Amino acid sequence: MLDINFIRENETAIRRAIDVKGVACDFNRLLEVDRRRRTIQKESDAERTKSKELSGQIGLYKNPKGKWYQKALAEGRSQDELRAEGDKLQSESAGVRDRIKALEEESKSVNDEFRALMLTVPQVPSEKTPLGKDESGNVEVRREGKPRAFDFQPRDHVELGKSLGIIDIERGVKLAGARNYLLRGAGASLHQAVLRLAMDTIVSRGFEPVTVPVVVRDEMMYGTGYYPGGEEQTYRCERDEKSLVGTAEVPLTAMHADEILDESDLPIKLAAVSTCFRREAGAAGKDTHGIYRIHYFDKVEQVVLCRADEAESEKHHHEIIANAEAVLKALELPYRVMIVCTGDMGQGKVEMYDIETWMPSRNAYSETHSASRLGSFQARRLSLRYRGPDKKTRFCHTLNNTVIASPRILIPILELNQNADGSVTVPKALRPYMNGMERIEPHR
RNA sequence: GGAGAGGUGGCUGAGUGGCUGAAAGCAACGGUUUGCUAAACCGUCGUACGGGGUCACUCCCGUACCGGGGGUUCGAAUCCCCCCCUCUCCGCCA
Repeated sequence: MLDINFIRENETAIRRAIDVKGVACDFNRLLEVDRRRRTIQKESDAERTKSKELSGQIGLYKNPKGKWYQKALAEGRSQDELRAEGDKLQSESAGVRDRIKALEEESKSVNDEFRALMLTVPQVPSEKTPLGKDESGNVEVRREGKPRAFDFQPRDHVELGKSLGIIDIERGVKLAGARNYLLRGAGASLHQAVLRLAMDTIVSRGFEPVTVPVVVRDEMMYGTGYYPGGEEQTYRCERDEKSLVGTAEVPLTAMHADEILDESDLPIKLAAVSTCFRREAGAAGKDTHGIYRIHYFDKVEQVVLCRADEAESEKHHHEIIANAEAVLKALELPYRVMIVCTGDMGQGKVEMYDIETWMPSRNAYSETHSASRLGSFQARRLSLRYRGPDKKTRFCHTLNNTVIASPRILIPILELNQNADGSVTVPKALRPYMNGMERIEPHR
């Protein structure tokens, strides 16, 4: 959500953002509703003032214990007289009350519509952001490492997972339907090792480790910008009005919602590992092979809450990308960094980078990380503020990035470290987390 | 899940229909005093929206908000209903 004052003053920029992001937002209607909303408030404030004045008067006439009433008696006015005066004012007041009621009713519907429209206004993308309609408009920023050239016919992670007995898709499907899986033995250990490496790395870089609930109130989904719009992608517990999170970004970003932090507390840097749940509705037939696109996975996520300052926000953005890269480098995986274009970046984002890791079976760099800075977009929805030395409250800026998401990252790890004999060499950085295991051997 | 108690400003806590946007204390901030620190004293000290003023900040006015939403009333922190949350006891349970 943006500041309505900012919106009013930057009409052109907003209209452009709606256009380049391809967002559905009835901007003209918003401006119209905003005007109406302010008119109503003015009118209703005036009526309320009147009503308050009258009520105050009536109170004097109707409160025999009051000082004014006592004084009036002492001045020789009779109780009947005072009661009659009070009754007269009271009937006058009833008319005012009716007008207020009518205004309130309209105000309610106008404000509901206003809020709903406000949720659809997109954040203005940064100047660096390339224009583009979809994924194909993303631009490569840099590349690290080289895809491996095999001197034998490499297998893909599904084959490897099966022959090594570490990925069991059939039973995952039996248990939970399509896009489910189990990791077993060294596969489960490898998964845990990756998460622990990521967690250790991020904590060593000054992030506070946190555990988070993965079922959250719907309002946190709205607050972080996943609702409205993302309902189809989310497993939702209808009767509790709660949702399973698709990322720990939601609880981490929302944990300070409705708070006014002290500027000296910022930046707040948080990291959590959580299971992530995604319905993948609308992705039918897409990435169906293996464990690339699945209904549940684990992810270490990093979140930064910082001061409302573009330069500082940008600095943290680079930092969280560097954090993710540090893990990929430790894992010796080839990857490239992409800046995501306007059409692919999402409504709330100012700037977004994806990291894509080389996956031999896909013969492509494929998304493994996503780093966003959202300005005050989420903070406004969440009412996440801080107070500076000047005593003014401001909305924080929020940022987030993947540190590692597994098992997707196991795809390149397994495929790139495979050997001609069908075994997989465990990356050095993971061995300490796997009781020193150096190789995963096929078992028969 | 059952029974009871309760949710008031950064915190503690008063307030059971009008004079309460809210006592008092603490904390915080500004100042006076002081060689310094402490203490003492004076002052400031919630948020949001709308309006006014200003180059801009400070500022001024109005309205709303005492967990959230409805209701009763001329008038609600105070009465009624629903929901959420916390605590205690019981039950169940990793």
